[in-house]
Amino acid sequence: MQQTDKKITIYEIAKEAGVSPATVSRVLTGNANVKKEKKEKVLELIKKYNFKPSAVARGLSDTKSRIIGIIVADIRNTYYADMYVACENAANKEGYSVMLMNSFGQTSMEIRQLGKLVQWRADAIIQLGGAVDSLTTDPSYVKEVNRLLGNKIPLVVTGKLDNTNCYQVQIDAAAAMDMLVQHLVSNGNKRIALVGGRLDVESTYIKYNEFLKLTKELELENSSLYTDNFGGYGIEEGTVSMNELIERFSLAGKPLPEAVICINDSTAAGVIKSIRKHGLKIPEDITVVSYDNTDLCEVAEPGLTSVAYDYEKYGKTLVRTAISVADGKSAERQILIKPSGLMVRKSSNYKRN
Amino acid sequence: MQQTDKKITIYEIAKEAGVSPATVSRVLTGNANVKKEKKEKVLELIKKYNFKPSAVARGLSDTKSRIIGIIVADIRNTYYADMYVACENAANKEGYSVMLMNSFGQTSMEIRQLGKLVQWRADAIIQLGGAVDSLTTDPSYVKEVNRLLGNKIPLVVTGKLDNTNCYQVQIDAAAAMDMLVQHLVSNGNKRIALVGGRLDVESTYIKYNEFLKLTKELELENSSLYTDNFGGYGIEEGTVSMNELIERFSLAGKPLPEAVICINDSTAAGVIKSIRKHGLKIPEDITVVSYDNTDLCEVAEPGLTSVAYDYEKYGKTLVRTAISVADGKSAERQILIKPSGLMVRKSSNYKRN
DNA sequence: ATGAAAGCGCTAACAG
DNA sequence: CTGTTAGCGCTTTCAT
Repeated sequence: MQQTDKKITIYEIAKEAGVSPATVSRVLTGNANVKKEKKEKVLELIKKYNFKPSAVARGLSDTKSRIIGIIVADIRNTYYADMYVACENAANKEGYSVMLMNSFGQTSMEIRQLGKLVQWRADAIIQLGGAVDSLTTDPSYVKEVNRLLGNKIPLVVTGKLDNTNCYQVQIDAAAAMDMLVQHLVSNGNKRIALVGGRLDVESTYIKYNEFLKLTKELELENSSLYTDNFGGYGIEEGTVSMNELIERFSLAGKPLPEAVICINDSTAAGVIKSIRKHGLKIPEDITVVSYDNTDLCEVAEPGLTSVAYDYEKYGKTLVRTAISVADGKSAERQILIKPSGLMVRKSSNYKRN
Repeated sequence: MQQTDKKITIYEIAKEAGVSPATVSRVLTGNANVKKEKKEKVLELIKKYNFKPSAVARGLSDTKSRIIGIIVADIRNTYYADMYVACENAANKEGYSVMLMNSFGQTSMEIRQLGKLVQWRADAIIQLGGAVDSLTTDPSYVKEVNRLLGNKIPLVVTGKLDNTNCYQVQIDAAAAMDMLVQHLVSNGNKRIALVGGRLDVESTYIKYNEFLKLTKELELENSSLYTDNFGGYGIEEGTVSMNELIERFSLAGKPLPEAVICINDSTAAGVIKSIRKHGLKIPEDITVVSYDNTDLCEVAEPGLTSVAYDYEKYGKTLVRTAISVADGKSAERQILIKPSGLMVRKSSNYKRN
């Protein structure tokens, strides 16, 4: 099995096919017609040599890298992993490659990753979480984004970034809250608490306001009593917040909430632990629901009711927006994605009186 | 704020600095000395224009892309996400960018992703899971790997791939099994079952054999009775396997196992569900342990004891191997990584008589 | 230490 | 329909 290590390029293919490099390029890109006969000859040689045209060279020559950069807060978080996969699939389908970079929620990292993506001449950048989640945009980040990206590279975010010309594709957090509250109320829950999250995160802030609005409209009991149980987005933080809530109400001799809306599934997992540790039953004593419908919902005991999103659609929208703008076409500045539904599991499967 | 949209390259920098493009390149790469004065001038202009040299052009010119391709079975699986993050960090530290691609366990996808990575002229490819997990290598995949990668692009895998010149960095599955069995035995468990996984997966096969060897050595009761509870690697499959095991033993009037070793955390989560549904207590009636120490361990109720790995070290080893080979240096063909320890949680925190 | 020039592999006018 | 030619932006000899 002789294996000539001669580097094979379109020139080699062209020479052996008896055509010009340009013709080989034409059959590669499909951007122009080539006589069937020659085309077949070229294709045959490409197969024979397992020739794969260099995306690097192509990127240099046509000044489009066909790379979409994705900056994510942390891919180990199932929520982001789901979104990333949806984006990767959508991008591949459009002929783009994706370059993923984690920022671990640090602005300095986000900036560095942005820089690397600029070096790769990404055609567009999608940012999932991190600085773009903030209610109040970090000015130092904005500065870097404008400096690095300018009007050259479009940025699509899942949150917001004031004073930049980014595009936004967001989940309709208010609608998601509506679904949850409606579900709980239809099950007879009147005392509902909101647990977890931070108010400096935009999506949390939106959920919070929607919660206040709804509970007031529906005249639920003392709803404002149940809305200062913030903390964070992790399991441990869910446990801590819920512990505090239970103790606070117990000390005050007030009735515990009948239902708890958790800011996400991780927090809910922690909340569930706390509730069980206090000897209370889910969903009978306290009903629990949350957001994101990640795989934690199936692991939790009991199974966790959670708002589900259509990640595939979300990813597709993100990518389509990115590509449109990169191609100089227009795109909507802000798109709101409605949750796809509520996955009802045992944690909320209980009708109160 | 005037923003000339003139594309800025090393030529622009060179012109304005009054030096040649080569000199700018030299300060960029640091591959040669440049008089301090000129160097500073160049650096100043780079900062002034936020100039980021094109990695694409660089990749073309020096024929090293500084890209490491990573093919992963499914990034939504926390286990892989942990490994990926470790690899990304290690690669970044070495000045490489990473290109992640999911294969979803389909060989056809793996081949396609391999092809894309070849087009990007990745300097090396790391494959996490998928076809390289198989005990019996898929010949059609081997053929493609050899065709596409040949001796040009080094491949580093977490499993094996016969008849290719890949490098292997694996977790020492046997050692991990030792830790688990030893822990269980020291807690007085004698009837131990192995649940989940498939024997055509190499790591599972290794665990299985080690399990048989150990239980025989330790003269545990009828150990072979407890070793045919395979199925898969998911939650649902864990539940099904455990349900079957319990029914089988109940029907036969035989005592249930005192401890269950699950093939991974997801399976364990399903096993736990099954055990609870049967009204049995964990760890008192049945002790449960598993592998990987992912975040599911904290979510599960009770907390799940699991073998932990040092992902950071794993990723570093994977990346170092990849880069070494890519640079034409030698590297060990096979490296075994020892688990870093056992995270003992409540699911196994019980001494039997 | 530094400039000139060639070349990396491909695409895209521009002719014909 | 197809060949020729000029880049794309950088690195790297090779001289000087």
